[in-house]
Amino acid sequence: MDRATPIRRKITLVDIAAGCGVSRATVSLVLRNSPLVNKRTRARVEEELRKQGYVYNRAAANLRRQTSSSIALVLNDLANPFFAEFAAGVDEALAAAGFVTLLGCTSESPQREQAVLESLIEHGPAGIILSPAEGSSAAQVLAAVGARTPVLLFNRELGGDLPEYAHWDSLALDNRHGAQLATEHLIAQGHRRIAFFGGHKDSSSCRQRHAGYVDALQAAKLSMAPSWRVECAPTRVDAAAATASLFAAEPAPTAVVCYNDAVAMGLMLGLNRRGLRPGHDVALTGFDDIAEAALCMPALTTLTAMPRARGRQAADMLLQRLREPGAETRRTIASVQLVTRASSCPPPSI
Amino acid sequence: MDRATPIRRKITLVDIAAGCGVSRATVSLVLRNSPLVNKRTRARVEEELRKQGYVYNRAAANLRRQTSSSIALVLNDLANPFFAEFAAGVDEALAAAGFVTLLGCTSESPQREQAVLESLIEHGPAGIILSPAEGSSAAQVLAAVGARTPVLLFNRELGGDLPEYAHWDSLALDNRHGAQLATEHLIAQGHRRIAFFGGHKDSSSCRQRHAGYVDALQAAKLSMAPSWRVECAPTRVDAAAATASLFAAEPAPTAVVCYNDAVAMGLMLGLNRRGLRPGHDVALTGFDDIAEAALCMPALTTLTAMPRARGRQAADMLLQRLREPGAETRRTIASVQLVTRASSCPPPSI
DNA sequence: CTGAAAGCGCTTACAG
DNA sequence: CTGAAAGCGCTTACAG
Repeated sequence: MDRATPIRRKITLVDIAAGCGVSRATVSLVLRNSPLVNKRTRARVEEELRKQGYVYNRAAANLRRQTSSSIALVLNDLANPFFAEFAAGVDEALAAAGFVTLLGCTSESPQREQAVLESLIEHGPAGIILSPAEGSSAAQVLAAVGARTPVLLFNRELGGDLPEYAHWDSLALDNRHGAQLATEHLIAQGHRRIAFFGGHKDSSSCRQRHAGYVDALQAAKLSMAPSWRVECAPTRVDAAAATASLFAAEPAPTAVVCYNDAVAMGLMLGLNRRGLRPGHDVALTGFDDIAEAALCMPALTTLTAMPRARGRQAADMLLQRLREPGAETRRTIASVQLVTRASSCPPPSI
Repeated sequence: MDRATPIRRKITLVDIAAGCGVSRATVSLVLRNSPLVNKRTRARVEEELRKQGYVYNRAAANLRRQTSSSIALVLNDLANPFFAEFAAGVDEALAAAGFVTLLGCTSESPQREQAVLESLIEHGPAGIILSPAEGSSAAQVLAAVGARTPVLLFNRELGGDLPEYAHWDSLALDNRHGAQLATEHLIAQGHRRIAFFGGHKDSSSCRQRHAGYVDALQAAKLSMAPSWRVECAPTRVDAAAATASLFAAEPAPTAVVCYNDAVAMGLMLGLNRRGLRPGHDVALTGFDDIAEAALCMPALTTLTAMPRARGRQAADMLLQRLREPGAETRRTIASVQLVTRASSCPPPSI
């Protein structure tokens, strides 16, 4: 290319300094808004910066200052609306604090997680927000990121124990209390035969939600039938397919506490196929309050985790940790709230 | 803290070199897998790297080599499932190519977009994938990112013209042809009174989809009534509220081409409220094929844009541009495909 | 208030 | 095959 284009070589401090006859140091002071610089000198330098279209090289500054202006965010899957909202909240809070978000996705694979963490850590993030892949272990994550970079664990626990020196904060949902609220609500509607549907027993959040369900039933002295506990993957498709198991034995439940909203929507589909009207013949509740929950037919009673707010909260916790590296480990449990909608009707009066 | 913790000062090349009695240069050659290094020296160095828990400082390497290993991804809103999927595809392809994704969200605001771009560009990304905020202009974006960093525009056009020297590639959906396919499908089902519902005329994608709808009607020599073009924000809530306008004048449409899936689902809600059964009394189609499209009742006939594949494609286009900075500008239009489901029934035989 | 000099952690010709 | 030296773009004591 021989014709002039504005794609010149990169403008640096040296160019600006030369352009207005001061030293690099002075330009640097202007950039960092130091009060030491003479007002008129500052004005001259600022004019030159604009004129030459200078772009600050933050990586160079970070190298010299031994600082970092990025935070890594490692999630399983952005296609899950819950995590997409969470990521939006994280990015929002980080941007407000002057940090940039480095994204990494693991697709629920501990091996990918390992690789993603190893790659991200080389970019020197000030901290890491990690929602662990299922089956990922503390030892593995620690090997990938070392003990120098603060980690905030979101939503899940890591397998195995962390060594004492690595005090990683965590933010989780109050799964147990949430499921208890949903179950109590169904009981208050008059239901006595209540099932727990979906999820896998080896998932910690599923165990916690099931425990909350049991809490509520026991407090109300209600009993459970074995056929009222059906496991399935937390997806609509699997839940729809597993619906039959709920009605395999007598007596059938009149209400169902679902592991999450996706499962609840799959169950609605499964009920429709059996000629049962959800929110009419069978009451049900979800968990997460994804966007569809308010819009499906019938609208789904569920628990709001407010993922965007959780994202902001996670970012704030990590930023706080950066400010006080020595502070005690925090394990925050975010409360969830019941949203009552049409799907949790009173029992059919048969 | 007086007790020893593994949070020592950072290990650098100097530590490794000292640890095994070679120079920094040799360690660097080992790290970069140079064939110049003696096999036994390499083994010794690698052992030392492992022993000391060395972490490569890619920022320092990038500074020295004048390279970059990051790409910025700037979107309106990660809470939109279409963009969340797109982002997942971008990250997947970038990670495979050894790049890390810098995330930025603009919330549809040109001012935020400006600020986000200015912040991201300081981190020196090798390129930028930008889905412009509505109303953002070429001049504005160019001012923020300069002409040195390649930009790939996704999904929308920028207002105003780009100067010649900035040849930015673009990837967009074939909105016009997609809407034409949907309309032709409804015509083939026997519909003759077909409305176009939702979106705003100042959105380029809406104009394109409307044009495709008109193409199909004109080719079939069908006429349009003014009340069959209703504008509303591309959200469920607004679409539900705007439903009445479609039936304000006689004759009412028997089928509706919706701007997108969200609008189509809002219309379903609005129809239900009026006692009209969607996919029975009124046929309708969407656009995007979001996850709910297959699962709502009735399932929605729509156009798949395959956002994850589009994300991979966008990333690949940008990576290609990095390889050939001088290549001609590419304006790729990704085709979309019709997915036929229950919502696009034949007309009521009244 | 401004400038000369050293250094952040790496890479890369260039000698040897 | 290995090492000494310069330099990427910035910042920061330290003189003056």
